[in-house]
Amino acid sequence: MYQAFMNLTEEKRQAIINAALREFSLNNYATASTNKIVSNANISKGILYHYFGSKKNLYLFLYDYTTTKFSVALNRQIDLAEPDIFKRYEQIMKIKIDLMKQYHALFDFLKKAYAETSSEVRDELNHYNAAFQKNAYVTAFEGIDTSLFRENLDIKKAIDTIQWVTDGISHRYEERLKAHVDNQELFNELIEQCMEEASEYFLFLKTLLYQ
Amino acid sequence: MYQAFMNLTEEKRQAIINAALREFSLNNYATASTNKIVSNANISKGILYHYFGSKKNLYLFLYDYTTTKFSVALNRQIDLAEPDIFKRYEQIMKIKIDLMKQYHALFDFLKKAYAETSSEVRDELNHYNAAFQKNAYVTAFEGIDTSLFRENLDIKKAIDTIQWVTDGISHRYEERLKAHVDNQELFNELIEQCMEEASEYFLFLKTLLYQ
DNA sequence: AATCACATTGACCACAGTAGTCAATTTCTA
DNA sequence: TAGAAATTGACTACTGTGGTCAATGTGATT
Repeated sequence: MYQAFMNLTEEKRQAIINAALREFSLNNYATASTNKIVSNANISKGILYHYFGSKKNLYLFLYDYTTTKFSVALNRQIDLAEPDIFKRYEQIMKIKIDLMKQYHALFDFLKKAYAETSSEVRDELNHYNAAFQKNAYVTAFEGIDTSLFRENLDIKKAIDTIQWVTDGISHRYEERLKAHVDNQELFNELIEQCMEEASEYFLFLKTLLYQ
Repeated sequence: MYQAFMNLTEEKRQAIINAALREFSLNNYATASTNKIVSNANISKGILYHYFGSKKNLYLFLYDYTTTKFSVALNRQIDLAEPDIFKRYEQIMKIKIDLMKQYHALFDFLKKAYAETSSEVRDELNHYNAAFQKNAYVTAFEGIDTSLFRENLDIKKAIDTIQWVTDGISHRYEERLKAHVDNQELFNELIEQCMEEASEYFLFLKTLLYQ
């Protein structure tokens, strides 16, 4: 599938993928512009349609590509022997960050795809989605040891809280990261800061939630 | 300002405001369509431009209107004598919910406006924004008693955590609320559920964070 | 009843931007 | 050197845009 595109050099392929992910993460499917994608990727209109045939194919390719990338990374790098939920969260953050270094807009794209309503692609998206969600995120939290929590603690609420604090920190850095996608040094520095801040909050939560 | 519009009956004025808020909360400034607004508000194109003169004026009017509504509601209804941060959060949630009953898309609109980048309106937005943020949200947390927290607790982290848990719960209900904006009964039931869930999580956090 | 000011309509316009095409050109391969 | 494959970008038919304006409706005042 998409042989011609896959035969491209890694560099060129990534430029195209990143331009497309960016456009589809800033706009919904209907208003995203293939003209802008080719302009940002420095390729011609014709060649994009030579590779993908249609806007719809391009979009579905991107969805498949990103969910697969994420899912494979999770399956490969998550250490299921690690029972501490905080360390597991740190692993997940690490995986996400590594992917974002290559594909800045990957998770913005997936977030947007999750909310996509265009009838042109909604059905296919749901089809992929079911498989993706089952496969990836469930296994990412397999084998967590809940006995590490204080006794009589509402574990569901505790886990929700950890999730929401993680979200909050990510959110806090999202804007700044977006503003510096082209300055690799600053970008990496911000990521370092983000991970450190997460560690501090995890330590804070650990003293509250663990025995 | 906008005299003719303000002389309308409350009902008609609200229908127009709600149609516009909805359109601007689903799309950014550039892609939001005045045609869709007039169609959803059941008014003619001409009269909208008679009231507001331009899309830009309409947008800035909405921003001014919503920030003022929110800010006035906060100032009137927040009880600054209440030192418990959890009760203060419950007050704020109550205020937001009351506003959402009238203007479903109000906070979605403000969120979108916060992220708006169109050069056509960005400057004016910043101008309003500075005044709004100073006025409203700062006073909403005035006079919180931090001595209620456990000793040696990192208070900044504690407050962040409370904020993020609140966000998390709101987020959890957002989608479902959006899906039932036209079924008032179900809408109110969901709001009830949301408030109750928030109470439970606050109780959970209180046992962790308070003396 | 006649007048007049204002509210309201919606067909209409010039324009901007769209997804997709294809003849022409360049580049690669053998 | 020939032929295949990659690549270009001007082009098209089309959709939808913000905004206008002559025409009509409405309600109050004389």
